[in-house]
Amino acid sequence: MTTSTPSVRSRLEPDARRLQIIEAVRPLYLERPFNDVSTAELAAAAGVARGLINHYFGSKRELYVEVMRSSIRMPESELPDLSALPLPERVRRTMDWILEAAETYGQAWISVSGAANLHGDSDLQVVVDEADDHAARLTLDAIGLPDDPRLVARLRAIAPLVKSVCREWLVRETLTRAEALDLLTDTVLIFATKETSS
Amino acid sequence: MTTSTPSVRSRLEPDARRLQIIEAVRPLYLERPFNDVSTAELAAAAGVARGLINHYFGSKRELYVEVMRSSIRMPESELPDLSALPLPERVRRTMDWILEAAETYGQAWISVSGAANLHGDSDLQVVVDEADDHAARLTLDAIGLPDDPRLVARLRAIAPLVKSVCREWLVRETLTRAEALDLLTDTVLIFATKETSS
DNA sequence: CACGCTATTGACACTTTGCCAATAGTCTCG
DNA sequence: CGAGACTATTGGCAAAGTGTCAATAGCGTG
Repeated sequence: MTTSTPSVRSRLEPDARRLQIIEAVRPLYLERPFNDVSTAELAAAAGVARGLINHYFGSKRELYVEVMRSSIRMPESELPDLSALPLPERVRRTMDWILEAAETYGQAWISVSGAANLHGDSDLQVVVDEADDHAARLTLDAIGLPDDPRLVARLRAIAPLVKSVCREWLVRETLTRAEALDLLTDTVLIFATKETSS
Repeated sequence: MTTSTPSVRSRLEPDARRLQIIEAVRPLYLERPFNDVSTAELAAAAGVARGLINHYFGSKRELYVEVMRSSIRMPESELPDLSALPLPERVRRTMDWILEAAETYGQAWISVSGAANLHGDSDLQVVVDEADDHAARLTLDAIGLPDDPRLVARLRAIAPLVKSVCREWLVRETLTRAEALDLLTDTVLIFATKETSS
C-alpha cells in the first residue's frame, strides 16, 4: 500500500513543487479527515519522498492548513453590474449568485463549511476566519455597500449561516433553493441595514 | 514529563470511571486541539493507566468525541412561561435567554462553536449536528411553535449563526449585546414564519 | 567537461497509539 | 472470617507515524 519510491527523480523549482504538492494532495484532504491521511500517503500522491513534505511545509499540519486555505476561499467571479437596481434586488441577485456557485463547485466549500475546529486559537480557525472575512467584503462590494468595519463584522457573522443553509438545501434536502434564497436575502438585508439603537 | 504511574490503584464501577475520565479530561480538550494532547497526558490527568482509556473508549478519538458531545449541548434550563406574549416578544425573550446563557457558561459553547471539522462524514460533524438539532427543538419549544420537521430544519440552520454572532459579540467585540439580540430576533422571526412560495 | 548549487532522497530516532496477558481490588459464599 | 471468583486496572510490547539530517543526484555555469 505504501509503496511510494518515486523511481524517477524529477527536479522542480521550489514554488512549482509547492503548488504541485498542494494540488496533488487536495483531493485526499477534501474527503478524509486530517488524521486519517498519513504523510506517507500524501507523499505517494504527490510522487515525492516523505521528507520533501516536511522540507516544504515544515509539518504535515501546515500542508493541511495550506490546502484548506485555498479550498475555502469564495471564488471571485464577476457579477454583472447591479448598481442600477434597488438594494433588496441587489442583495437578492448576489445571494442567488452565491447559491449558484455553491451548487456548482460548492462541494468543497460546503463540506469545508462548518469548518474551524473547536479549541480556541486553532490554526484552522484563523484560515476560516480569513475566508469568511473575504467573503463578507466580496458580498458587500457586490451589493454596493461600503467596506465599513461594522458592516464587515455583520456580514462575516452571516457566512456560517450561508453555509449551513446551503447544507440544508444541498445535502439534507430539507430546504428548496427558492426557500434558501428567500431566507438568506431577508437575513442579509436585516444585517446590512438594521440600525443600532444604543 | 510523562511520569504518570498512579501509585494507588483505585477501583471504580465502569460507569463511574467513564464519567470520571471524561470530566478529568474535559479541561484539556477545551483549550487544546485534539492532536496536541497525547493519550499519556489524558491518562495522567485522569490518574489512570494509559491502557484504561482504550479499554473504556476504544480509541483516543472516541474519548474526544464523547467529551465534545457533552460540552456543546445547549443547557436546558427553565424559561418562564411565555405563552401569553405575542410571537415576536416570545422570540425576543428566548434569544435573550440564549445570549444570557452564552455569556455565562458560554465560553465552552462558543469556542466549540464553529465546530465540526470539515471532511464529509466526520464523527464530530455528527455530534455537532445532534447538538444543533437539539438546540433547534429547544428553541421551538420555548417560542411555542410546533416541532415540525421543516421548522426544525430552519432553526437548525440558524444554530451556526447564533454561535458566530455570539463570537462577534463576546470575543471580537464588534457587536453590542443589544445589536446581537436585535439581529438574532429578527432572523429567527423570518426563519420561523416566512412562507414557502413554491 | 568539471564544478557548484540545491532540490530531493532515504534512513534514523523518537513519540504515540492500541493491544493483551498479568495483577490486584472487591464481593460472595461456605 | 478465609478462599475463590469476577473483573477493573495495570504495564509492557509491537506497529505506525512524524520530523530531522547527512548523503545523493539533477541542472546550470565557467
